[in-house]
Amino acid sequence: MTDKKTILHVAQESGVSPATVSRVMNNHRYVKDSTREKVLNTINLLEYQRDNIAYGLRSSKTKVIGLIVPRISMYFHSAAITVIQNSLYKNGYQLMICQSDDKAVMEKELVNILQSARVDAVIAACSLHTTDFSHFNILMKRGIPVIFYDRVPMHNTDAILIKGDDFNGGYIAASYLIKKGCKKIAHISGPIDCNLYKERTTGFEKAMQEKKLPIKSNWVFHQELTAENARAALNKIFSAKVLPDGLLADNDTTAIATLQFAKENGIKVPQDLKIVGYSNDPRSTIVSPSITTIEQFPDIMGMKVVEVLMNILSDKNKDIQKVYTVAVSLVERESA
Amino acid sequence: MTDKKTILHVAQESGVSPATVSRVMNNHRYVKDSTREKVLNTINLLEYQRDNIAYGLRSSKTKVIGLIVPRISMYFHSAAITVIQNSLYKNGYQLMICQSDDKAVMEKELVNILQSARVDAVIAACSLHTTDFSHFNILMKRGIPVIFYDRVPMHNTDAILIKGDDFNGGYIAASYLIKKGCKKIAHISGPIDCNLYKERTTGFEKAMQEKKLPIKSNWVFHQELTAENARAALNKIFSAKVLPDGLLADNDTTAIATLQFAKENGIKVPQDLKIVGYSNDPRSTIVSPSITTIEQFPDIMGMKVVEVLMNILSDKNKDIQKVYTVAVSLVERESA
DNA sequence: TACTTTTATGAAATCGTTTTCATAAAAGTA
DNA sequence: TACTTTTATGAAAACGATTTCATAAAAGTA
Repeated sequence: MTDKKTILHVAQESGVSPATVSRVMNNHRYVKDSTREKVLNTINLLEYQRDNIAYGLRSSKTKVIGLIVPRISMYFHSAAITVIQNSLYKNGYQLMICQSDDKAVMEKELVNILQSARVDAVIAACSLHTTDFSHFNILMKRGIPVIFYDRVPMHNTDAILIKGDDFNGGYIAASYLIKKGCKKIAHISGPIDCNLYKERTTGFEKAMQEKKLPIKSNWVFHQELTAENARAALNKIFSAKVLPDGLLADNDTTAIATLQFAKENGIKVPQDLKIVGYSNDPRSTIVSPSITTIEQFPDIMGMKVVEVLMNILSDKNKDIQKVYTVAVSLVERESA
Repeated sequence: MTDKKTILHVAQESGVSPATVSRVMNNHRYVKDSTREKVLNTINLLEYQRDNIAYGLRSSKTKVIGLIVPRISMYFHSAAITVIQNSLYKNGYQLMICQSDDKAVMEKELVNILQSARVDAVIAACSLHTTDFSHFNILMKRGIPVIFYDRVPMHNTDAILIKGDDFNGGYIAASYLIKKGCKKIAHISGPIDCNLYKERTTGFEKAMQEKKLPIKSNWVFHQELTAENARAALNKIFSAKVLPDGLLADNDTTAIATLQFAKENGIKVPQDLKIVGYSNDPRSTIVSPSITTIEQFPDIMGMKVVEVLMNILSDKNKDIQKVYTVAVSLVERESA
């Protein structure tokens, strides 16, 4: 069992003090070139690696960022996480990924854990039913920056928000359906106390109103966007006399469930029913007909998150914009 | 900005020494009940939380486990990770998730990072083209346990291996195709230097030989299992005069790509061509026809990983089994 | 030359815990 | 009672880095 090399070993081996080794490690300017080289050599020789725990304790910078997401298996998040992770890595940071499983209680717990792990900052996409965000305030009171993305708090927060343009997403999705000739459009959306669905709904309504189309309240659903919930909603919608000719699904799981439902019930897509989904989940391309959906550019959002975060941590720009919006766009496929 | 509470504050507030507070935190047995209660009270009162960095430095246990996977977006891994994370959490551990992006170089780098972060152990599913595993030896030399799962080293390693029963997976998949009447079966597999594909191939061959069916070498492919590669292979296979009536795809991405190819080329599935995939990716249920595939039980594997790991870390059982195999099973659907 | 400023280094304090050692009180035991 | 053992606590030394302070050498400047 090889023993661990410390700064002391390096110091001894190169005949300098630990302080000097530390200076070399942090490329402090007051180190003679010859000394630096000598130390660097022994560092290589001994394969010395800084102990990040000791570093963290002393410098109170762990170079670790905490990330809280509902579930890493959601396409949007796994895509965003990958970009965030790579981009942080380039800046010398590690990521500690945590899943809230869409539970507010768990989310609260994770905040404590990350605090206790002394992360330098926290990036979070909120759980679906989080309406009280005070646990995040604890972090900010401790001086730990918090950046929300995608699912963000709707009210009174000092944190940075990086959001998709959900209003526009709802708007262009509905507009597209209308353009394609739909007059009776249903909308299966998520809980209205979540910013995403609130805004998509507003966008949807705007488009409908612009074209003077009626919004039937029993064609609008606000519920967790699972396949089961989608089926339940569709059963209600299609058991009535008058049927919709278009449907906006606020995620692709719902859109796919709708497709399945249509197939089972002999509803032709897109002839009888046009469907637009949301997220551009890879699954939306493999079903038949493939699903027209809204691309959210998780990679752009991820990049933005890190860009803003690095800005905050660099301590330079103290006057940082609070809210950023990432554009969305419609991906035309066969379902509409 | 609220200031951080330390063990010293708690000690002062409850009129004991820091040592005693530490004893309470670690429920050491030599603490008077009355003292314990007093301290516990102030801990609650001050909302004291142990600083895990300081804890880690002193105790050289960070309670953090490092995890290396090719990509968190792969269904099998995201499912396994979730189970591992939850299960570790119940045992008081955190997870540091890293993605190698299937690159050996990156994997090596991650090992260093995790070492420097002083993780208590490393769980790894290897990158596709890793054949040299010496970077993991460094960890083991330092006394950091390493557990491989799913993609594991094939030769000389002292690490614990937790594998799916890939031989049997290949065997039952091929046997099923044969049972369904296939006589000319193609096999699109992954790189043969990866244990998964090596074993699935052996299983496939065993089933074929048992039934005295010929294995055509130009119907067997060993390549990275992407949709593009699948198309290329299929083009070759189906440009010949004699066509296969069955195809074993070593992941569901390939199976789905095959389905698409069949649709485009007027090949009827399952009438003309029967397909069996591998992984039971959720995508395999939403395509039409849905895909018959091999379930790998990522949750069972994840549980096993943690169970074995906790065993190692508890230091009790030193005589630990080296290799564990998790059973697989065939999920019958429409494609075969 | 005789100052001041800059460069270069080491000793020692520090970060917030845990743990060893010492010691005293309490509890057993003969 | 007079020991030994167990229980309970605090002081101080770790853990492995960074950083402040002091100081000496080198370089500028008048």
